[in-house]
Amino acid sequence: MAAEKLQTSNDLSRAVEVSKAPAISRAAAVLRLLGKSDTPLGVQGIARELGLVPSTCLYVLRALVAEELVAFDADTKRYSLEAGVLTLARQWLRRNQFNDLAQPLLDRIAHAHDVTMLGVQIVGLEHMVVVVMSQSGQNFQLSTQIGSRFPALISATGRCLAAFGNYREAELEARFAALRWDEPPTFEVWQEQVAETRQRGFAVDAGNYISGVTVVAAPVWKARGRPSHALVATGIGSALRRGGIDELGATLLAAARTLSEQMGAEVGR
Amino acid sequence: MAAEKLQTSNDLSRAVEVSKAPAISRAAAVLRLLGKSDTPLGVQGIARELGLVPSTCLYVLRALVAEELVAFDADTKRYSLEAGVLTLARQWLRRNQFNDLAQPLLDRIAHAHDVTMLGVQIVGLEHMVVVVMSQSGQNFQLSTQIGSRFPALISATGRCLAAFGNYREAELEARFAALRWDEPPTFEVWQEQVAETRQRGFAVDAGNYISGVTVVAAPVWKARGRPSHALVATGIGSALRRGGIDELGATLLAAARTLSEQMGAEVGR
DNA sequence: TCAGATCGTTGTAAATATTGAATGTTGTTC
DNA sequence: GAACAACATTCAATATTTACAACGATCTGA
Repeated sequence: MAAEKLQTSNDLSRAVEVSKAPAISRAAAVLRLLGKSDTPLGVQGIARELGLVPSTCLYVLRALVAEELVAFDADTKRYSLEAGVLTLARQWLRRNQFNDLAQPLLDRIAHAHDVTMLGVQIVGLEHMVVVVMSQSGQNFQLSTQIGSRFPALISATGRCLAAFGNYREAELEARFAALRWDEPPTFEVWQEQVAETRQRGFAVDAGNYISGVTVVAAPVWKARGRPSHALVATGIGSALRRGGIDELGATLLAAARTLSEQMGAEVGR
Repeated sequence: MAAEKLQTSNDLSRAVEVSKAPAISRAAAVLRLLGKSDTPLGVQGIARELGLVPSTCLYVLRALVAEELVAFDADTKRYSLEAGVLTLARQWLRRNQFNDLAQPLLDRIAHAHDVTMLGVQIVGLEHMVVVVMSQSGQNFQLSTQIGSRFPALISATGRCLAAFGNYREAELEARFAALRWDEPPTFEVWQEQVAETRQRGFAVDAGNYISGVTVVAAPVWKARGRPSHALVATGIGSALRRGGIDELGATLLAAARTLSEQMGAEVGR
């Protein structure tokens, strides 16, 4: 916890140092902190957590309140996220073709294979964000939701990115070292799996990321270069037999190729 | 269009002038502009639209890109919203008790009366934001979605806020004058309807806001004072007979009271 | 293909936002 | 109930960011 605080604090001060608009980095950090917190926070608490000067923190908060991105309870003097963030999210969703195209495909696969399907977007070469989801009725709910963020190289999706992202091995290894798994593979084993992914076109994570949960993923391209999205299937390991995984992977791969074509067509590939 | 630009520009410059963190106001304006736009925008276009200096605009955009709130297409040099806004929205949704409590009620009413149900949050005394929604299967989709923003005094919800918000008449009249309706009522007629709303506990908008669409709304309180939310039913006018509206209103009112109690309990009213 | 123009981007005075201490306020403990 | 402590908030000095003009890159139209 203390380590994470330090981490956050370091990231923020680095961002503030480099940027020519540090107030924005601070504002974003405040928004994320308020999002993470389970309860509304006071000025001092926020300032302490982020390593900010209280007065600066106050001005940041006031600006965010004025923009309706942060709610202020005048009685308790506490701050929390405001519904304005919903409006932005809706606007993003409104004209994101990946969502519209992926949703029916995910629904179909989720139903046919009784798995939870996710569509993720690879953002900033650091993270991926879940942007579409489809649950099969029977499955109990896995703990991901739209908007969830994951490190870019984790689980099956990570193997896809490693396989098709054209990263240098040194960079991959550095980022790999920072990942948290339930049952971490060694870097060598992971590299083999990445190579296999490159060959087969889809990736499998058999309980590494979360014990007992099998994850299958196939990459989607919006344009040439690095994959921009991925289709992900997650299911309880015991429910996915060995043969079923290959079939599921083939299905994912076909859907991912369809999507890549549909999205690439728009940019005139 | 030009008028709106001027409006936006004026709002922004006012916000920048007053605030001690103008970069944040600019950032929020950029995010909203990118959200409104149907296509990605360039630096100059954004700067021109918001009345910013291009170089400042560039720094703002770079900071937002670093925070993963804005996406940058290196080929076209265009900016658009990024999936990071989804993450914030999810965090807001995660611990918003109104959503969890309202969803089943809305589902039930939508199904029973064949209407589209909305839960809205009143934010900043200026706007309301749709935060929950439930569509009855048969209804064709009305053009509201989660995250949509409306002026606080519009339609049936507006009559609720006017009835129970304790505003001074002068302020109501000023804000009323700024509203856009399909078939605007006169201020006097509207005041009568507000008085009736105060008496009955729920409000009706019979085609004023959108021609042919009837809207019924009942206020929800999180604490004493102004209502914090509202339950809203919308349906094609012809499908809602006169008697049905009263019954629907009574149902809404009962649900709103239940919700108010459940939400008020938490704050120890 | 070339010219023109628009656009994105970089350096440098001046305006100003950030800082740290001081003030008033609220909640808590004895 | 009083003193304390933590808190939110304000204020003046200064390090920083903002704005303007110039640069190089890119696109458009002939």
